[in-house]
Amino acid sequence: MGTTQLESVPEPKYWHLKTVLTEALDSEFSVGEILPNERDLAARFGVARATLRQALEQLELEGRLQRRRGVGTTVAPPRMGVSVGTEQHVWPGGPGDAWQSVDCTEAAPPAAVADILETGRDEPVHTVRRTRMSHGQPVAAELLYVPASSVPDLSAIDAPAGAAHARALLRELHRLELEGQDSAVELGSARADDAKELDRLPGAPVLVVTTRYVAGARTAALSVATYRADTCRLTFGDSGGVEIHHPHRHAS
Amino acid sequence: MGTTQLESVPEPKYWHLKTVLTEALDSEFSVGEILPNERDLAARFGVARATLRQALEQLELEGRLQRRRGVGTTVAPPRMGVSVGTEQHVWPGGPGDAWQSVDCTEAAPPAAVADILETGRDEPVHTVRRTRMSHGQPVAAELLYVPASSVPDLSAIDAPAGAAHARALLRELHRLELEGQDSAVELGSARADDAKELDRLPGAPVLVVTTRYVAGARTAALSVATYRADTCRLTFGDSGGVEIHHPHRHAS
DNA sequence: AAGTGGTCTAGACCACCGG
DNA sequence: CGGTGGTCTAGACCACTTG
Repeated sequence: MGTTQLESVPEPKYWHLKTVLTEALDSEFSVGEILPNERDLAARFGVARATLRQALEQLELEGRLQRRRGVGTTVAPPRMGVSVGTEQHVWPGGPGDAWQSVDCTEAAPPAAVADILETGRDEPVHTVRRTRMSHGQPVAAELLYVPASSVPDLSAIDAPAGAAHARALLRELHRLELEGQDSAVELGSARADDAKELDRLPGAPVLVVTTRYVAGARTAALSVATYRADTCRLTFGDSGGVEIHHPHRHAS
Repeated sequence: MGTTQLESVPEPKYWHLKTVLTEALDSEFSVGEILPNERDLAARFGVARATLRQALEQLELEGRLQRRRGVGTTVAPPRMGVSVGTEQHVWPGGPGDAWQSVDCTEAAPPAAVADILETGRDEPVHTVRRTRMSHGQPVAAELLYVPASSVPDLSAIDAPAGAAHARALLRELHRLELEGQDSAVELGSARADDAKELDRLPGAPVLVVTTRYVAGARTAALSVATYRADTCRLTFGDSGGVEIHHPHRHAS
């Protein structure tokens, strides 16, 4: 027989469900609209709630849905592009950057960070906590590690912590000549403290951007920034990135 | 008040489980070692298998574990850094790039791609499929869209498809002067065809890198590359990225 | 054939948010 | 308070790999 053995592999239910929902989102829903609750949806599709949730989880991972406990599931707007790498290298806290210093402490960093900074594993370094907002939402939380040797003239006599001290530290840092920087992006899950800043649950998927600032042939500072993976598209390069968007209707 | 009311919130079991397993991975397991199967582990920790799986899923997302159906769960090696953006812009297929052309077709691209290329939505464009290997493993699958107007002198008389045609197409592309490029990174889930190339299940988490190549003040080509999020750390900038690694023992 | 991870079910209770 | 999503259970069967 001319039997083309097409479906020897049955498609998982949650995968098919995801396809159906994606098409529905593109054609029948507007951004911000609230979906039926999970129990109703599961019943409507004739599957268990856990199976439906598997589909919803993937759609949330892809930035198509937003779910909030006690509220409901809504259609997410297209991801916003956030610039994380420009052609010209600049120090953090330079003019026009999108970050806001929260506070500053001095403590021993994680071992992996200490190794990169070439400080001793128990040697305390300045640790600046910053937050990045975009379109009124928090999009990233950052820990910026600056070894004391990078800011030798910093006067630690006044408050050695707090937002004001953080700004003073960054001013000191700018006195060095920045010779280069490089970044890496990888997938991670939000630690409890970052999750709180990002208004997400712990474990939420994040894009971790690690940036090394080079001055005097040394790593003068190291930034570890965690971006919300559901709402952000990280852009590198000249012109603010590529606009990829799904077809979607506009809220009335 | 600054009262952080954390004591009233019980930690979810899977979250605690993840913490315990992470510490065990750091101290008691070597890269490549096989963990006990899920049923045994669940019994050992006194939880349901679904709960244990929730913890394992997060650890796999973070690149700490690798799970393969029919085989088992193994301790993953540290993520490999793959370079996706250098200071000097270069055309795809240039000297020393890590990609391997698979084949080439001519078809109408997705609507979002057509919009960026400023071609008609039903206008066919050259579509090159490429694969990227690193350390003997497939790390990325790419679709490179090249409108016919970018390669006007391409002779289509011989086979209009296949790897040989793909190489001819890239040679033509290199005749244009590349004026700039920019990229964006976002989280996605692998489509069925990409998953197959990447040796993963459909829906696996991937980092989608969209790169626009600009020549003659137009988008002369558009690349959409999906990288395995579990095994890859994408590096941008001068020097191949930052080496962040977990403490871990070496296989004997 | 045996053992693995992947999918699915039908429940239950909990934490959170809004009115 | 009622309704939402988040967590958890104790099973079952399936798809896949290996010996």
